Amino acid sequence: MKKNLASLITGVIDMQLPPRQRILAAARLLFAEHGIRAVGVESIAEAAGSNKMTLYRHFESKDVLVAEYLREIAAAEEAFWKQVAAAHPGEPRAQLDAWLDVVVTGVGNSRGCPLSNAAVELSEKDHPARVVIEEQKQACRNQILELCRALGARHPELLADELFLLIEGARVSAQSVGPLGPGSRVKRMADALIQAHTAG
Amino acid sequence: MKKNLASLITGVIDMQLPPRQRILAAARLLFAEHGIRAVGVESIAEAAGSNKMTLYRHFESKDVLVAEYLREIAAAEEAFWKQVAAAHPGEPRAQLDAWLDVVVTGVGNSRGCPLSNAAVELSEKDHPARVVIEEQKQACRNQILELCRALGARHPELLADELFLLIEGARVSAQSVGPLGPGSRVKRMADALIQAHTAG
DNA sequence: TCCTGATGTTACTGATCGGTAACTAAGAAG
DNA sequence: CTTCTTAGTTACCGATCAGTAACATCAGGA
Repeated sequence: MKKNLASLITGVIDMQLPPRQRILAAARLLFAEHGIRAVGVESIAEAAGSNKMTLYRHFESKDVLVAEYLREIAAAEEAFWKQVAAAHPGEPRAQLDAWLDVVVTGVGNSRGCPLSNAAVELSEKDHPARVVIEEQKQACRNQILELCRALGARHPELLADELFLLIEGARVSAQSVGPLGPGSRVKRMADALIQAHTAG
Repeated sequence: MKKNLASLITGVIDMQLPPRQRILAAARLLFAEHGIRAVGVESIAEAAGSNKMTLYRHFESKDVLVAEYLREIAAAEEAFWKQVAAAHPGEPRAQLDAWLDVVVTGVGNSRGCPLSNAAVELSEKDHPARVVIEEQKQACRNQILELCRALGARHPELLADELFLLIEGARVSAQSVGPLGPGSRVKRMADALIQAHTAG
């Protein structure tokens, strides 16, 4: 069963890439779909068209592979914000909307935020992934806060936290009440929150 | 190491209780602290001052033990709402506040919502716990919605979803950004949301 | 051509997992 | 005292896990 899933995924991965990148790509797909603790290193190596030995030549343990996997996601997020800022310079509302659009789209078909999920799965307080998670979440909140300030919100910290928690809640609750639940109305709620903080 | 944790917890459990209840109590403590997948049935039995055989005489598998554990939590939630309704009859705002108080207090020292965490940890779509999780989350949202209606909110569904997602976000983000993050300002945010939906 | 380094392959370790069999201890009921 | 039920004990099963050793392959560079 796991072999089937792994080989199905293998087709999605570019075999011309060096093994380290293939392994990270496989980890991304498998961790996102099944969770971190549910996926063994062997499945990852196999899905990457590689093997356990090569995996351990590039990552000293599963834990640091997990941390690296999350670091890649955090980097992608950061890149996304930069791209959005470049696409809508000086337009904080448009930047926020672009972010909300992406998140709302993701809520429907994904299994929530990989960072938040990892924080739930990895209860060990000294896991190397925890620092990555905390940094990314802080960075995300700061990004939103900055946009809320640029927006001229009356209480930018409060609005930023409201938006941040709204999104965090939408992504986690998609897994418990389904993507058709409250998460599907996030955009309208966010609009209302921003409106309440900036109107008149 | 696990033995130490288990025996420390053993002291908290009333050994006069029948084994089934002791096992559920131990499961509650261990699952909440370390997560479901991180805790083996043997640790649970041991922490309950019992053993694996007795555990399997009362629960046909770990999965149904998990489901039962979550069902207990859902029942406690339901009981809480009833108690709150009895304490503040005809006062929806007071009932909401009582709920918010309890949740906010819990955000500080807990590892988030056990139901939501379970939904993250148990990626199998047919896990017996999933139906329990969905039902409880639906019930919670309906409860909030009912109170928002009684409150005379202009858009009760929207306000209910905002509050629901706010709480879900606060509980999950406490594990990634710490309890001092946005979660600590939930009460103020909720006040603002309710105000925006009921003022003038 | 030879050498070197990165890969792939196979097989293994030791630990832990969920789950079970067989037996014993204890208490309540008749 | 006997009987029946429940609980505890020990030992085990097969599977899977993270991680490693030893060896084969194959590229590219000198």
